[in-house]
Parts: sequence; C-alpha cells; structure tokens
Amino acid sequence: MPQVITDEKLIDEILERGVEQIFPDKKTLKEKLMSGERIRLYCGYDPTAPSLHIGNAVTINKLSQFQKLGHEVIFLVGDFTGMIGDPTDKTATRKKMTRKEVLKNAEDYKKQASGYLKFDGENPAKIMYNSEWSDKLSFKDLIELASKFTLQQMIDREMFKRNLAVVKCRYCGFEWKSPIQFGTIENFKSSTLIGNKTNCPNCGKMTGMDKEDIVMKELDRLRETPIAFHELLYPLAQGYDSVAMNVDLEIGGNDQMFNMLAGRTLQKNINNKEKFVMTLKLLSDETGKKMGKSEGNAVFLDQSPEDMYGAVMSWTDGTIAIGFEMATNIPMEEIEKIKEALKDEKNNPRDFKMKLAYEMVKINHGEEAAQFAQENFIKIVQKKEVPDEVKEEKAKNGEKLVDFIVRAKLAESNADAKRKIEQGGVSIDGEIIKDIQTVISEEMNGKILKVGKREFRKIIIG
RNA sequence: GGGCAGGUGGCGGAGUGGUCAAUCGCAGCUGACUGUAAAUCAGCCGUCUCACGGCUUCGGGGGUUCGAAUCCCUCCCUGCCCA
Repeated sequence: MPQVITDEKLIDEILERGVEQIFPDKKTLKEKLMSGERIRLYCGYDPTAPSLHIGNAVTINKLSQFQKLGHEVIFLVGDFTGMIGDPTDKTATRKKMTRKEVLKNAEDYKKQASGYLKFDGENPAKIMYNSEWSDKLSFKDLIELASKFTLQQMIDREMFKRNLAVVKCRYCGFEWKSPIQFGTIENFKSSTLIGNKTNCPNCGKMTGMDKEDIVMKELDRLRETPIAFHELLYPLAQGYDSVAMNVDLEIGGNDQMFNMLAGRTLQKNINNKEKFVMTLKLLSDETGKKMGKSEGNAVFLDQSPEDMYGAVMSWTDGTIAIGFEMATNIPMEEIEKIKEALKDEKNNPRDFKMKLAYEMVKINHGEEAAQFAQENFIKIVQKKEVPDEVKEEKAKNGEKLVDFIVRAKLAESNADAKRKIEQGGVSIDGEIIKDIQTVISEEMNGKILKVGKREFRKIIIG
C-alpha cells in the first residue's frame, strides 16, 4: 500500500492548478486529502478516436498529480458509453465500433498516456472498462437509475447545449460560443441583432449577430436536430460508473460537469457516499478560442516529436501560460515568472512557446526527442533548411516525377501531384521544378525532394 | 397506421431535361506575407491525359429520351405532423 502524502502545499497546488470548479467545494475535498485517507479517483476516456488529444492530456496530467500523492488512480475506458456515443457537443450519430477496434484504441491510449501517468511501479494506475458493469445492467436497473432524476433535468440539459450559438463579432470577425435565450429567436426575426448584445472578447466592442449570418443557420439546424431518447440516458450511463467503481472523486473537463454531477447524485443515493467532482479549465487562450483541429493546431499524444513540437508552436501566444499550467508540471512560481516576462515587449513570445513545445515533447517522448524536435524546428521551419534526417525513397531511373511523388504518398493522386508541381510547391535540392513532365534521372540520386512546406524525401535510385 | 417533406462532391447547401464534373460557403492543398500562428491576398480543389479528349459521380435498382442530378416506376433510408 503506497504511502499517502499529505503535504499541504502540494495539495493546495493540485486543488488550484488548472482547476475550474470543485463540488461540493474545495474546502471539503482538501480536508479529505489532508486526512491521509487514500482516495480512489478516475477520469473517463472515449475510445472511439484512435488517439488522445491535448485536452485529454490535461486530465491525465491531473490524475498523475494525485498518483504522485499516493492515491488510487483509475484510467477508465468508456467502451460502453463510447458505443452509445456521447451526444455532448456532437450533432452526428457516432458510428458503431467493434469490440476489437475499441480494445486496440485502449491499448494505444495506455502508451500515449504513459508520458504523464505511470501504469507500473509502486502505485500503478489501473485501466478499467465500463462495459464490464454496464453491459450487465438490466432494464430494471436502468429504471432504478432513471428514477433518481427528473425528465425536466435531462431535457433542460439538452436544451442548454443546443442553445449555444456561435457568435461572430461584426467588427473584428472573431467567433465565440454564447448562450442564446430560448425566446430570442422568435423576437429576433424582426430585429437586426439576436442574442443579448455583448462585448466581443477579442476587440471589446459591443456586438451581436447579424440576422442574415450563417451562424444563424447553424443554430437553427441544431435546434431542429431531434433529441433521440437515448441521449437523455447518457448521463445515467456515465454516472453509473462512479457507483460501480465506488469512487471518491471524478475529474473531467468543464463540459462534462453535468454528467459528472449525475454520478455524484447516484453515488450518494446508491452507495451513500460523497463523490467529489473536479472540473478543469479548457485549454484555450484568454479570448476563449479553443485549441482544436479546425484551428489546425491540434496536439495529439501519438504525434511524432517533430509534429507535436510544430503543433504547439502554432498555438496563439495567449495560450502559452495556460499551456504550461495545464499540460506540464513546471512549478507555478516559474510560470508566474513567464507570465510576467510575456508582458514585457522586449521579450519574444516565441521563445517561451519554444520552451513549452520542448516541455510537451519531453513529457511524451523524452528529453532526447525534445532536443531533436527543437533543432529540427529551428532548421526547417525557422531557417527553411532541410532536416538532418530525411526519409529515403527508392526511385527508378526514368520514372516520372509525378508517379514518384504519388508513390511516396506526398500527393493523393496524379492530378494532385501535378497541381503541386504547377503551383511551385515541389523542388529538388532547392531548385523549384515547374515541369510536370520531369523524369527521375541518374543525377538526382541522393538529392532532396521537397513537396509543400515540410515534406522531404531523399531520392535513392536503384 | 395515415399525411407531408427530403436524400447532391469531406461537410453545409444551390441546381429541377441539354450550356453540369455540377454556383456558393466551410474544410483541405500550393504560393506570398510573418518570429511561430492567425488574419489577409493569389491560385488550386473527382479522376486519367503533356494536350485534345476520355472515364466514374448527384441514396439503390429499373425505365422514358438523341440526351437525366433533373421526368416515370420501384426499393431503401431520414425528418416533421397526425394517430
């Protein structure tokens, strides 16, 4: 049984760092942790995606902090809930996955999470699957669970999600999500703006939405999307996990608050136990813009060191401090210093972002990989040079360059390869190739082919 | 069970007998710009072809026609309303 650490300073930091809210309150949770009792906590992960992203990393990082204190950490694979498909923030029905695919993803998750969380050693984190208990629930059990909530609660929750509209600032074009009052749409038909006028988080001007805005259409579509009955049952499924594992604490993103609180209710009702809920901030910059795939700067934990480094470098400057706070374990005092330094015009934010990128790669791939990724970035992105290590690709003498590019998977089709050449995106040893008829010749042996901004291949004739 | 509206390229959404490989927006790609991004600007954006020009696409199948995403039949699917 590992020793539980009750260092007040450490506990305070864990309860502060990156934390949005704690239910029922921080004080009670602190007392629990200070008591020396070993608690059991978990966070659930949806296994329908092949890789974990930076948002998951934030919760995993929080789990790891508890692990270091000696508490019992469960990494829950939501294979059952994943099959239903969490309707949170999603409009489309999720495709069904086979058991095999889910297990494969879960196995990969373990690897991806291990930069933060230890699955071996003295206090290893446990992996559990919620299908283990959820599959066994009977219809009677389900009714029992459902009786703990009212229809109104579930419907209100759905409506709330559906009334988050994307608001676009009329002055600077900045977009953010904002709740829209239910009756507003009808009134709005005759007015110019909808929603309560608010200050744009980006430029600060008073703004609203133009009624002709595309955004409007999106909101309409959301509101018109029917609520499937099973969507209302989702919080039950997730909430039941808390009961089945009999946990003391659940961690999750702020968007999971409702589901996590459902678990709190059930745990109190069924096991008569106080379950704490800790929600974490979203990893976003100060204007509320989320890191996501649509912004082209998503970080996935299974990315290569170079890609991960590059992805972090493409974050906006406003994300630097929060990135340090949530995705690394650099001491808060140091982060405060960085925050201060960022305010100084003389400092280049890029340098701090490079440190963050380095840290992230170090956690997930090790020091050596971080070093490599950093040098690589400086070389090819900043100095636009060719990286040290370039993948080799065999070519035949007399082969068409177009065919070669497609074979090396640097273009999707012949047409795509030709387009890239015609648009000046292809070069050999720095010399731009414009002729799509170019043929691989003996003299190209060993030279570096570049396609697009950062794809390189060494041509090996043979 | 009854009535109605629909199913178009990765997504949203035009088109409703030839001028449609299919307007447009988003996403994506290439280039310029930049400390990295974002934003912006220019171009591209089914596929084969140096090109001319083919080929395969508008839920599935069948039909009408010189010619169909567009008309008819049928099947499948989705949503709404009534019961």
